Amino acid sequence: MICDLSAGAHLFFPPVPGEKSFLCDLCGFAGGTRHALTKHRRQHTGEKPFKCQLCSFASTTQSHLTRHRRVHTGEKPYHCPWCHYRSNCAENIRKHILHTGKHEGVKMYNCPKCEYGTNAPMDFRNHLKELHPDLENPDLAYLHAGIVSKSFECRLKGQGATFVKAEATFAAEEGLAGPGSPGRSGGAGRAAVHHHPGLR
DNA sequence: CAGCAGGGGGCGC
DNA sequence: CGCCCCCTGCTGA
Ligand SMILES: [Zn+2]
Ligand SMILES: [Zn+2]
Ligand SMILES: [Zn+2]
Ligand SMILES: [Zn+2]
Repeated sequence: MICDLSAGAHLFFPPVPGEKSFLCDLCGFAGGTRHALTKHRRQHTGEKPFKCQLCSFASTTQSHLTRHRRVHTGEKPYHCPWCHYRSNCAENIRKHILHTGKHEGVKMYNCPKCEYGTNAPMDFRNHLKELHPDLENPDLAYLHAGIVSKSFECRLKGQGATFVKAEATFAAEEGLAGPGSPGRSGGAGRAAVHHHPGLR
């Protein structure tokens, strides 16, 4: 729908690095790499090679199948660092920390140039674009909150903070008490904890 | 809110 | 290319 590339010109990709030159001729999807386009093409072909043995679920990637299988096994390898909430997939932990108000003191997206902190990725991206136009890579900076928390250990990427199971004192409290660790705030990875994260 | 699935992207082999 | 991570939408209690 973008342009009429069906004439055959799309067969020859111009050597433009940095541009999303891999276009899907069916829906106009622009992928940055050929691998992304290959995975995207699977959606149009309906190719779902990974099937669940216990139900009729089928997925295009094994990662999603592995995630789905936990709903049958009941395995909950992910857990919230600040409460006893556990889940079978990391996305629930993400929602639990980011979108809910249960741990209001926790801000997963913290601006490296000011004291702004939020839990909404879009708000953080808008903050970088509007209030810090000098930053030229807000599209990349707003990504990667680093929520993935495995069963025993929960690491917050980009931050030195490491959360261990049944750990009473969090390393992130250092970010509150002693913010003298500017560190490499190259993104949104570091979490800031204000007030009491677990007590509300 | 919690649970679950869909889809894009990055990285290392 | 396989694997993992990240963000989002939908649904039901
Ligand atoms: Zn397409
Ligand atoms: Zn199943
Ligand atoms: Zn929690
Ligand atoms: Zn800022």
